[in-house]
Amino acid sequence: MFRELALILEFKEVKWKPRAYREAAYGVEALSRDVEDVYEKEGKKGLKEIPGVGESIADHIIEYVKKGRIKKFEELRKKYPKEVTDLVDLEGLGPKSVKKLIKELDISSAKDLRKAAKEHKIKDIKGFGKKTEKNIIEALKLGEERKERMQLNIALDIAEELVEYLKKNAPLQEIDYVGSLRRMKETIGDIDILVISDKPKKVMETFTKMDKVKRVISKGTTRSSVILKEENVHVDLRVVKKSSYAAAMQYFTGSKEHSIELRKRAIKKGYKLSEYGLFKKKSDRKISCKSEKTLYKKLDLDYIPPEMRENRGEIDAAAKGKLPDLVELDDINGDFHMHTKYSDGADTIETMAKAAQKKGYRYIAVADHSKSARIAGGMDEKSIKKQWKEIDRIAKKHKIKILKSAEIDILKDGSLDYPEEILKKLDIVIGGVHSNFKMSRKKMTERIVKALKNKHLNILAHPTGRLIGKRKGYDVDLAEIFKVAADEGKVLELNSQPERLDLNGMNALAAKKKGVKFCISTDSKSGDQLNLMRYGVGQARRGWLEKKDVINTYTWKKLKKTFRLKD
DNA sequence: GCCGTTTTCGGCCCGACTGTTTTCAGTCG
Repeated sequence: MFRELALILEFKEVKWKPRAYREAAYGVEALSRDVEDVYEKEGKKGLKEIPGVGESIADHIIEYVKKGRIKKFEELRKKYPKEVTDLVDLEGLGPKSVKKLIKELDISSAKDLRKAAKEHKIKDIKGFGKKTEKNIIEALKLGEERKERMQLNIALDIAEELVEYLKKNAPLQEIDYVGSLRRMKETIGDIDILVISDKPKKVMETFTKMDKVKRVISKGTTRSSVILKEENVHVDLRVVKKSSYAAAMQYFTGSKEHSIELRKRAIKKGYKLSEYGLFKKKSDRKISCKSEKTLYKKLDLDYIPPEMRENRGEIDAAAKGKLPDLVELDDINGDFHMHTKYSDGADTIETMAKAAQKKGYRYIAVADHSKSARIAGGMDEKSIKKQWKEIDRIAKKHKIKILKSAEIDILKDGSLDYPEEILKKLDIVIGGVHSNFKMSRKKMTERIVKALKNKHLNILAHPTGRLIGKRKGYDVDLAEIFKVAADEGKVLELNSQPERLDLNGMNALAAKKKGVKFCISTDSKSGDQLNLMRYGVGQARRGWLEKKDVINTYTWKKLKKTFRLKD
């Protein structure tokens, strides 16, 4: 609501309010608890401790907690309906232009705007012109076909291909993808690429003339933007000189909020920070920074890994030398969640075991679906016993430890989908919700809590159940789930499937603060998919997780002890 | 509207590109 309020305020004369409301929105969003909870336990004083929240915004929050609405927001909304404020989402249009269009042509929706543009009424407004009119028509068209944010893996594939192409075809010294991709955000809005080159013009020429390009939005010597045919994805390319590399990497990696904090810190220390470098404020002399590491060091900060750069307290932690030592892909020693031909996987147990061994893993757990998951070909009791025999047989042939597991449905009443007799024979019991997603918050929470309290359950799979772009997570009290998981010593999964990434970084951080342990799993449906681990690790890093927080970094010896397993 | 080892008042990140302008406002990231 604050973010929408900020946008509406852009239309008014007040200059700094939009920013204030945005910062408050960010502050509230970054909380690991509900704002209602803050007010109930700590009152207005507690609210004002949220970054960006002061006297007046605290009052708005109180009003919201008590009445479920904010009067100021509703009044302004009447004056500027969503249909109008949404127009700023069009490429090239901002609040100032939209405001003018409302005033001059009485525009109140995208429909009105299209009509006005087609009737050539826009080009005669002062400050607008022929080209602007044409751009508005194109922006409207683009707006219709514009996609939601992309899945991380899709964006990464496109970015890696672009990087390879430019490496081969343009005169450059360095090239990296930056932005939210480098931060491994769950979804990607657009792709940012940074290039070091002495011949920026040629690089830009090559870039904007690629076959993949559908439309060139802008083209300069340091920055160009295009839209690709594939996915209608927006790609920004920046070219800087070698001496600006570190500052440019930092700046273009963002996040915006992180970079702004960093710039503020630079100012306090008598510097000025831009994408071109770190400068002494007085003399304007450039401070040489060869790497991002030195750049952070000049600001008296430890190096902050890209995944953490979201202005969620990492700058403070870096200043105090208290950054976590993040888990790395190389730390992973096994994978607890994979499917085989016994349910909805494409490969055999042996193929999976070999693929895992090739990755250097010490152990895996085979976790096919339980019997209720009929669509996924869940195993009945007979089938799982047959699988155990096969596991025993294959385990003898290979060095890697193969654990008997199953991804067991947490049924509507919170019970598990196998009888005691099966549960107690499994090495690792994974539980997950796969049906009846639309229960009330209270009932869903009770359902999962009951499963967590089941003595046989070890791991809760994909705790929120969301599928990016397809399904929101089920309505559940996550704070309660995290608390129970911590109390019961149960492990929460970070599912690496790009459409799941569940838990995501933010939730993982909230759970970590409660003392929960995690496992990063691929939920693989084939041997190839074991490679999805990088996405799960990315989320774990975004959630500040360390090696010690993640059980599938354990050695076999330690794992054996943790789960009381036999050799 | 928020915030403070430059400030309780006066600041609020900074630079590139475009289009419409004859020097700059608006938008974007």
